[in-house]
Amino acid sequence: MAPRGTSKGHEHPALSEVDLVTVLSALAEPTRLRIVGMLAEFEGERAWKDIELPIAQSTLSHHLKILRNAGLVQNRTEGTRCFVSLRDHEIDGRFPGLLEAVLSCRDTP
Amino acid sequence: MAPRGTSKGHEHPALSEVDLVTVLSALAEPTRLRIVGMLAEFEGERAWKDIELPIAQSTLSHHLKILRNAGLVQNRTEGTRCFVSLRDHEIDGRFPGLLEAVLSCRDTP
DNA sequence: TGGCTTATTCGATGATCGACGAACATCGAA
DNA sequence: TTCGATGTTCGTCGATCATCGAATAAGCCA
Repeated sequence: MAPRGTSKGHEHPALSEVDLVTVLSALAEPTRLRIVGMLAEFEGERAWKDIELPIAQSTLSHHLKILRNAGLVQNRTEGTRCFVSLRDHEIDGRFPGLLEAVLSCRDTP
Repeated sequence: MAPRGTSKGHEHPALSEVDLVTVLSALAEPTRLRIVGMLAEFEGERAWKDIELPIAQSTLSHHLKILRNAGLVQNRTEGTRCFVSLRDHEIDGRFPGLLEAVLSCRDTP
């Protein structure tokens, strides 16, 4: 039997395996939309611990997992640290114009 | 002045009052996405009873209410019949490119 | 080796969601 | 006015979700 939590093992699905509803569900939550927007503004990697939101660490980890499973973000581990970035180019290949449209609509209240 | 509610009591929010997460949530469900896609292909009104889906009437009514509240569709009552149509132009004014992007991504499995 | 930091996973909780059938409301027709 | 057709609302059920704190795993450093 495999040892339970092989912890930092991040799963990054191929974009071809991700369907539209999964992506929309991932984006249809305020905190996650905020994270994606934050990463988009950053143009590159962002350190995990620099993602400052008024939620518990475990909750943030949970949201990042959902974003990962939707193919929206990817994680890179360096020692004990973790860096998160948007898979924007790949997403655009799979769902052309979608992420850009969502992000440009994000800040029109 | 008679505010929006028609005889059946349908609420159609002003698009300015609808926020992005609400729209994304409405679209992030297979049945509703299918309805929206169906209406988009139709280019016009569609009779309620012609929306043939493998769900109960009450469930369809529920989904249409969510789509209405998200500003995505509108209802028009004529006698006992009801016609549904997409508010695509208005949506595009509020969230430029969003609906088009979602719909064009819809059929790329 | 033993701490320290960092992120994930577990377990629990309360809220929300999609589904259904039944009851209700509305309108046209008999 | 009674009947039938058409949607909506209500009440409920099981599943999923967001959230938290605690426990766990994995790597660095003294």
